[in-house]
Amino acid sequence: MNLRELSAHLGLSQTTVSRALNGYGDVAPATRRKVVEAAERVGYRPNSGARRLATGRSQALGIAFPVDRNLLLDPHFIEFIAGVAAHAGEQGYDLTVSPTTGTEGEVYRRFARMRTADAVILSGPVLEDPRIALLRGLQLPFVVHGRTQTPLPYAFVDIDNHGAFRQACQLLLDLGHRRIGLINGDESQTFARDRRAGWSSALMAAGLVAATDGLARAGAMTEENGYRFARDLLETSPRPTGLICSSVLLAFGAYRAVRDLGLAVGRDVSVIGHDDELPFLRPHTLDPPLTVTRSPIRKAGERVADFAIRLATGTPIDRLAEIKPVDLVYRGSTAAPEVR
Amino acid sequence: MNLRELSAHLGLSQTTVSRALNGYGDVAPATRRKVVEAAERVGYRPNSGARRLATGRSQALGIAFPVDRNLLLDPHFIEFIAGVAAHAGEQGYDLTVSPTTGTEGEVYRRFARMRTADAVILSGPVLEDPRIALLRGLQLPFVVHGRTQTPLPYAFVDIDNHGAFRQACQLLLDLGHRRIGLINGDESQTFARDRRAGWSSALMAAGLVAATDGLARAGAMTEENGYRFARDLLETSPRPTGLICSSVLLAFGAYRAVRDLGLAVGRDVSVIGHDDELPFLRPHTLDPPLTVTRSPIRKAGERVADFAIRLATGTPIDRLAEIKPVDLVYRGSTAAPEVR
DNA sequence: CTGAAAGCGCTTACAG
DNA sequence: CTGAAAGCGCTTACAG
Repeated sequence: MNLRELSAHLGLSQTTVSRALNGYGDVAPATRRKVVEAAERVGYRPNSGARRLATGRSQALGIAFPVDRNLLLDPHFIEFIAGVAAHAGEQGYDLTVSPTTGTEGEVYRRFARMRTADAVILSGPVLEDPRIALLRGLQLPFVVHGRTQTPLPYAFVDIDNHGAFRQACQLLLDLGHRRIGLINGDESQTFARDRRAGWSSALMAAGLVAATDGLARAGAMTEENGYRFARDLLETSPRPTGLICSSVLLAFGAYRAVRDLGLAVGRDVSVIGHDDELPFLRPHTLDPPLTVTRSPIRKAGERVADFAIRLATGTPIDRLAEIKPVDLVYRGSTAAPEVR
Repeated sequence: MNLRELSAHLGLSQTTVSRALNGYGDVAPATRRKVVEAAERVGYRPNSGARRLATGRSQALGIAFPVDRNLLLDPHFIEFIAGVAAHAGEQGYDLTVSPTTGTEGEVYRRFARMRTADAVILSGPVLEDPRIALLRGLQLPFVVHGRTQTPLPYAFVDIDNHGAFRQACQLLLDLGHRRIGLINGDESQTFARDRRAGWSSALMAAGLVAATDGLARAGAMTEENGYRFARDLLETSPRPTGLICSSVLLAFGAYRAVRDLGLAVGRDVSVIGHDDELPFLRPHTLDPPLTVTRSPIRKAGERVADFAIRLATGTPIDRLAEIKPVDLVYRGSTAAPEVR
């Protein structure tokens, strides 16, 4: 059933039916009711291609999906996408994921030229991110999940990575720890840089200027790396008594390393992780339960979708910037260090 | 730049340019070359909405993305999607993910009515899956990742779950194990049923008819459940000496349970897991390295996309059925049981 | 081998 | 408050 048939069926013009369905003002209430009800009954859906052609808008959000780099192909990314999809769906938007191998430029160009997305979502920003300039050049509205150092204005949703890791480090300092290692994500990405800066700023403020030397490791946030990095750090001398990890997966590996060295988490080594609230890896199920900085990445996805839709419908960029605070949840993996 | 402008620029009709670009036969080679080259140079992309409207096809594959149920929102799903997206991209198809809360019927109806996907991908099939009949009714081509018991014909890509788990169980039997537990995924899903059937058929064939009683656990494939189920099984008496897990994540939890009970994987308890080749959780990095049945879920995604595109372009359903064999990779987590 | 023209199903000025 | 009509940018019989 298309618009012409529906209109004929109702004895109205396509114009009126279209306006009634799209919520325009200039329609008699009774007419509107009749139209909406009939559309509902026969299950009418506008042909997306036709609407797209007529309006120039696709009612879809776009996201580049890196299929070769492992960078984003991790559980954090899907949880983020789930949030995007959930909010987009509520607003009647689809999500078009375009696979990319290598450069994302091609994908964005396609989105722009084919008008296949009204706004795109940019994930995993690095410090100097060329995608910002590219997207601006293409006139394609976009929202960044995270931030970059690029001076150009752009819409973004981020969490307070710096504050969170400063606070986590401060907690360990307050407990009496003095050697505190950092097990970070890939530091070409901004979030990881911010976290490192937060960690080191707490140490500096405590007068432990040299305490950052050699006590940080960074790489993909896998269990394997968590193990490797933790093991590496714990074998330095004097041994760190605290470890701060950029993900629960890394913390997971760190736990394993601590155990393998015959030590105990909580007693010998305090561990804090950053919890994105991935549904299949819950920090409170670890033994001992993991102290975390916490911010649901899924909520971030929802917010990014919200921003993207607003951007596509005319909200100015400068109103679309948000830095969410991060909770610190204290559990059994942190304690005062043993006096030696 | 649109088709009209490009044609004018070339001094040709839209008809000829369109045909040249779409690879039709009736175009002089020289003309085609000129057209293709010009399109390339100016970066011409057909407007997707217009093409969609004119052809009735969207050049997109659809997939329902469950945003509330955790069922599919796990790392296996993203790895699968990555495969789908990769292959679709190569073929010039987009992937439209439509978020669903609750029933997927609504999403499929939308795909069908809006013509927003040429074929859809059905994930996580259960034994009696109403989605099969629904999609057939909507005349929307679809490919199932896995199988159902529904007697209706449908295109699918599956792995030999039954054979894999029979073989895994047989390996443990051959090593001398007699009490072999199963830690399975959610048994409302077909893959989990098939795996259980494979496991029990090996036991039955070995004359151990009663050996399946009480030795199976099933649920979401999380580390947490792996721990819980393994712990539960290992506390039965006599203690099982072998455990077969439906995912590396479950095996991960099982390792933790074994350790917590003061036992050692390999020596006291042999463990086998099913490896979907998730990039962030590699079975050979466990200690001891995990023996696995292995089949990359990403490849399955690529194959499903391949089938979906073929289906959308006219290949008959009955040619689109595939059951991939599964490798068994022997590592240190399996050994003969200690004589007691 | 090439082109003029109809048509896909919407939206939206414009007229009444 | 409603409708006739143009137009969005393609594809594709059809004619030549």
